[in-house]
Amino acid sequence: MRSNSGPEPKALTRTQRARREDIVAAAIAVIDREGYGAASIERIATQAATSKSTVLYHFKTKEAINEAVVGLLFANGTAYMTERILAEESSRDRLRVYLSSNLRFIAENTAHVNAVHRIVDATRVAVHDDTAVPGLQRLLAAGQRSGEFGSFDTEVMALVIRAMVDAASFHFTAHADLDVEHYIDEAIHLFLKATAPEGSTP
Amino acid sequence: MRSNSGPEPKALTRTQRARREDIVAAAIAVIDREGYGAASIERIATQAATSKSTVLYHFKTKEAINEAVVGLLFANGTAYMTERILAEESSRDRLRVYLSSNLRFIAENTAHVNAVHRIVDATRVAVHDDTAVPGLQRLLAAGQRSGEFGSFDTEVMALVIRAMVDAASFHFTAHADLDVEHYIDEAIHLFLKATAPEGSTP
Amino acid sequence: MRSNSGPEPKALTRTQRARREDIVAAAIAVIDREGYGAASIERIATQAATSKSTVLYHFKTKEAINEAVVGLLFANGTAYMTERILAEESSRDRLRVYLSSNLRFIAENTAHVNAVHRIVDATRVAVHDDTAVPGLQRLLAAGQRSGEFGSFDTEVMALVIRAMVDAASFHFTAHADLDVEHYIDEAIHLFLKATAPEGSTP
Amino acid sequence: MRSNSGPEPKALTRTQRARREDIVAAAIAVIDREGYGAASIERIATQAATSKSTVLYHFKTKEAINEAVVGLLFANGTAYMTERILAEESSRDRLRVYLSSNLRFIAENTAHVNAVHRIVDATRVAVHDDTAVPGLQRLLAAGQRSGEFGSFDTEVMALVIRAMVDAASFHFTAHADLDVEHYIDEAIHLFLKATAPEGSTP
DNA sequence: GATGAATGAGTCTTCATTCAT
DNA sequence: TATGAATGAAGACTCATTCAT
Repeated sequence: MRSNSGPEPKALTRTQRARREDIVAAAIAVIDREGYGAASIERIATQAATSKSTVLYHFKTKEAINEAVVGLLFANGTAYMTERILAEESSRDRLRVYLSSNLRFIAENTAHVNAVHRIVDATRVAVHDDTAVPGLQRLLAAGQRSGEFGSFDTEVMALVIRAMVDAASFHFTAHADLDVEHYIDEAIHLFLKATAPEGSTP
Repeated sequence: MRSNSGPEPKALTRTQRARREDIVAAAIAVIDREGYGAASIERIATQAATSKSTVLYHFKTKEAINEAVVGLLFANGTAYMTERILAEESSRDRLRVYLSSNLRFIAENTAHVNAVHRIVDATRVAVHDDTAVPGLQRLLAAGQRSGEFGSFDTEVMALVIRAMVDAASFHFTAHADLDVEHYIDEAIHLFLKATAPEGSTP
Repeated sequence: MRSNSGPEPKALTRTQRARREDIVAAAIAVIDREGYGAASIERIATQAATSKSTVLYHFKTKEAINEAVVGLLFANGTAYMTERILAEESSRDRLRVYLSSNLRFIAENTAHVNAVHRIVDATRVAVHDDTAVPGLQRLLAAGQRSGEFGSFDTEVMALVIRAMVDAASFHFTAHADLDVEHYIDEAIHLFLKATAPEGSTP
Repeated sequence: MRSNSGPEPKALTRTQRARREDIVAAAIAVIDREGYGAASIERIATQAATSKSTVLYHFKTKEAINEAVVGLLFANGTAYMTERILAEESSRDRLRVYLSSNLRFIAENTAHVNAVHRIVDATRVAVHDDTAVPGLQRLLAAGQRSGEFGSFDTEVMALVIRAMVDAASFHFTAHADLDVEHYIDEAIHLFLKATAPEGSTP
């Protein structure tokens, strides 16, 4: 899953880990609030209440900071969602949980998700998680085979679902009035209806 | 619709218009292929086969270039779609044409659309067309009143549709194998099904 | 008096002269109001309601504009003052008129005088009229020989008088409340007293 | 007296103070010898035997350099003169010391004074010490009340004295033959005579 | 005569990164 | 472990000047 397979970094001390977390948090805050362009190392350092040099002591490179921010979200998100989804039996329930856990995780991590969007847009980070669409496609295909889903192009359906999920952090940020649980319910309803077998009355 | 109401810019000469078009085209190409971060004025100038100074002679500011790129897409897109949509009578047909004309326009202007995405993400351009979602919401609400659509939250539905449309240029770019017409058909099918009245068999 | 002794420029047509005057006036206005730093050729052209190219057609070089501004003030000032001063017989009267005509001319041409100050400060224009101090010194020395003036170092006295005169345009600009005629009277009184022979009661 | 009341700048380290002094000295030298127009950061850096980047590390902005140059002169000058003047009892002696300490300070700091003149002329630095003329006016008025001075407009007299003082650095620079102590003596003589009560024989 | 177009040189400034302490 | 100092590279923008029409 990791793209760069260099030498394993030495285990970090507790202090180091804490410092790195501070810095990553600072980076997320700055990028989310002021945009990627404003997120110079200097700016991140101020936010983390340290100096530029200290930041660069903990992360050799700016790219390393970005990777840490992106990697952390990926790790957190996977941990949050995988077990929830695998716990379900039917494809409909898996899709339901796929949507709810994804969206709930995003709602709880708007700043982080936004920051990652900004990083990915601004840099050529290879980490663009190419597994998301195929994985979702497999879920949908399984449901079609079992007759739980109707007929549709799984790739297009997966792309549309991902588009919605990827846009969610912006929706939650920009439309402050939006009730998250309501949004989730409606989204689930929408896609269950769209994937339902022909002639069914969901 | 225009935000800045400064002094009217003098009418442009033919040469000026031509040059400006060259530069805008060059900017689109660079931003699309190498990202916004790489699109320095120098780089754009090279792409347009001129010098940095010349670019700055035609656009006083980098922001002006961005605005030109964004504004052109907006103008082209509006011209392309508005009449097609207004030509339809029923809400279902309007939604159908909304989707097809939007997606077809995007497919025919992938690079330009990508470039605008990158600019909007990277800069704080206020122009993010805030009329798109409300307009679409009105279309959906009209369909609900006429009984052509079922019951759903028009805001969420509109947001999901916009998310798909906004992501389309990336889909068309990244998934080269994707057949555009097929994608459009599937998308139309998906959203007509999702908006269909309860108990109907579309 | 001219430093560069190149080939005599061809006689100018009436239109040319008028255009050049417009441009010089524009330059004076801009430099006086916005400072020398802001007085780019472009800015001067806007002020003169023409284009940069046209300005450069009439004056080959920016330096030429500066020289015209400086030269014009010098010419006007000399014309204004010389005859007035020479009309006087006694040294006291000559000093009196030297002061009054100088200051009055400055009061009537504040913008132009300020502009020239700015140009001289900002550029290395050699034209800094080195004849002013020696000329004044001769006037003072003549008065000393005739017994009209007391004993003092004519160079220092001349320098102080010139300092006052050179500062006058700023005084008239900055201290808007200042009554010019009053200022002139006081200045004359001051320097007549300072130059008076010992034991006299002026 | 300070105009900007931003956040207190952190105390400077020894190295920082030393470097800043180097840079200020370099700026003074360049501006004095080559004019403000020539004093680019690059040029100042060369003079200070460092790189442009290093200069900008110590002063974030060109304006900050200017302010440092101006502020330093102001600080030095005030320290030099205030106590000397306040030590005197009579108004005549105060005026005498005002002139001598001012002019001597200028003579000892010609380059710095010239540099500040150039900066103030070229930029819109608000710091042009508006207290100088009113302060001098109060000194003169006190002398009039005590009968030590004759009758004259204190504002005009103050303006003329300031004009002379402000011009002094140019005089000392341009007229290299000028003996400073002699100049000071003559200036004191001039203004004591000009301010003397009527009918007195100073 | 007048002017639009083009351009090279130079300016300030930002930033990631290296080095020594 | 932390950080102050230094720096090269790059970026946006300004300006005087040249050239062709």
